[in-house]
Amino acid sequence: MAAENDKSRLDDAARAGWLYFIAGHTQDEIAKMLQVSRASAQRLVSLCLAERLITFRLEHPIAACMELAARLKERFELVHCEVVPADPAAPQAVAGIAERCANLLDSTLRSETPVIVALGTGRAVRAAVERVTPIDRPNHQIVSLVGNISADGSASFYDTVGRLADRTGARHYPMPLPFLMSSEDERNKMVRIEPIAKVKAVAAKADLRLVGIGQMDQKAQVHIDGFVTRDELFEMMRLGAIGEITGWAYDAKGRLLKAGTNKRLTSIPPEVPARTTTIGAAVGAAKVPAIAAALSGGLINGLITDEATARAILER
Amino acid sequence: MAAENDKSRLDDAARAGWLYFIAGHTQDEIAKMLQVSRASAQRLVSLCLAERLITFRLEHPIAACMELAARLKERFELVHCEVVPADPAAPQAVAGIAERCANLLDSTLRSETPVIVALGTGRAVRAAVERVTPIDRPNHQIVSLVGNISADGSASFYDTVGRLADRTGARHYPMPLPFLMSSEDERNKMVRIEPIAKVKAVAAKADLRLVGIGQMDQKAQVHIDGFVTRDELFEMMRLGAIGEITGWAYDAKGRLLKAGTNKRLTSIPPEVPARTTTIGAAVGAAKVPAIAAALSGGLINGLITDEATARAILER
DNA sequence: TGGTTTTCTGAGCTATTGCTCATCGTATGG
DNA sequence: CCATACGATGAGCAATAGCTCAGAAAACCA
Repeated sequence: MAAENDKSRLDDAARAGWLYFIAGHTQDEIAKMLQVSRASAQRLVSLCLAERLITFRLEHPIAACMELAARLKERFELVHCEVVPADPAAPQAVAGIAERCANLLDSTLRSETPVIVALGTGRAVRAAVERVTPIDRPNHQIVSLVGNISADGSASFYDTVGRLADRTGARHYPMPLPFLMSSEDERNKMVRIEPIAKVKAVAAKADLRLVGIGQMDQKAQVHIDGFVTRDELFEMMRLGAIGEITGWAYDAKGRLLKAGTNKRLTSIPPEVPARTTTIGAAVGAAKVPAIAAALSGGLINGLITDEATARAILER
Repeated sequence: MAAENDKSRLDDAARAGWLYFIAGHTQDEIAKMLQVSRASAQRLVSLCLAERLITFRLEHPIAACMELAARLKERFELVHCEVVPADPAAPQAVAGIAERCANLLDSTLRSETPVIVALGTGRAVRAAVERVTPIDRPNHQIVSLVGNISADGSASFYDTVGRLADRTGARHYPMPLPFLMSSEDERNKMVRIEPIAKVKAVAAKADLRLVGIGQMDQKAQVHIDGFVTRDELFEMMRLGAIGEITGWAYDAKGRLLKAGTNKRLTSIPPEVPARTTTIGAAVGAAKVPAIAAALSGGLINGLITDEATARAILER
């Protein structure tokens, strides 16, 4: 039986991982203990890592990062800020902040009293939900801030809300709408229909919003993912768009634009200034202006980023 | 200033640990990033570990088992200890530990050089031999530690030794004696006769002893199986018996009693303290005092049990 | 200041690990 | 029932990590 096999394989992987990382044995010793070849023991250890059966947690506050976080927190009056060590080899690496986001989600979801978590877009957010520790919390609610139907009508794009719900057993509210409607009128009509109004109502009560921050340039994720066309993107850039959060474009001062795609956008609009905990997650030099603007405009009141990005934001 | 140095050194250690474990770089890469030699990078990673700046968390039920096993092993100086996940649906289920016992037998018997395996009583031991993988090892020897003739003179009770011999083609030595003789004198006479002395001699050279552990209460297996009468059981309890291994009753400190049925018992007595690998297999809340006593008294130097039982033993 | 001790560093060796490739066994499907 | 393909396995090799040792730098003491 496949499931049985998988289970015992994961069991062995966990054993191997424990013996390797916690007990400190060599893979050769582990191989003998578990009666497998050394190669298999190595595979089990890798599997343990790949399946995230084991997680690493850095207990030590790295002074430099702590200081950057403190400065960001003070300067932009944030309720939450984390700065992870930069990885010079891969400045765009989302792994570090995803880990911290997952941690944040973990600790939020661990609560026994029901909580509502709202999720936006972004690679970091996606990577974060993958790393959330499974936990049974059927009374929590997970709600999407953005429509989950792409331009071509498929609902295929990465289902963050669903994934997180899988891991927690929480009720979830994806938003069954296209990212953009064809006109402002139509948008206004759609957001009033019952199921959408329901999602909106839940989102309004969210205890935590975790959102990615996108820059508005030729490499804008909203364009790469096919949610906005090249022309729409250029139009928004002409209108002064420098960044977007859940699709809502804003200018260099963090003011939401009242034109272009924003008028046809179905995403739930950000509170301005953010009152509920709204945490932006983003790294990379290209995103610095977008992040800084979002912070200035109060679109977010929390930030998870890396050392290099944090430094760049503060140096502007 | 030393503190400053230490601090920045720990900082670097944390950074190195982060880059190594979380970002997944090699120490060589880290060395270049931090502008130190590879050797120093290695030292920083070690330091990070040594100072517990980074911790590993294994998100798997097995983790708890591994830890319990390690604690039992240390606390009672065991040569072997395995803890299987408890089955909440069937706390008495012997299946899990039987599987592990079978595994242990498998790996012992796989050896090409002749080995001697001695078997005691117990449901787990019986279930284990049923699960041993058949293998042809005619030069091994399987020997029984207990008489295989019950009170009524039949040799019907479960023939562990024979079953295991069937599966391995090994020579086997059942012990053709009643469990209890009618008097101490008679016992002393019987154990000196040739066939029995032979069994005893083989057992003395056993490489592995696998024994069940029985509690001495109203539900004692030795009584249920009809080897000791209610009166005999009560007498032993009065004398302080809390558990038995191959019929040998011992008190709460794991000391063999020198009275009652122990004087008429034909079973081969345990070494105290155990020198050859002597593994106890038992689960269940009722057996906790018996197991703990056997461990304390050194009647066994190995244990296979389940999570709940392991926890209970350690919490005493 | 000069000697002494201690700590740190890097070179180089050995053990350990990760990976590739060929093989084997087994499940799947015609 | 056989053919095919898929995944698992072990051997062997290249990369990586851990360790020891000798020398250098720093700290300490008289």
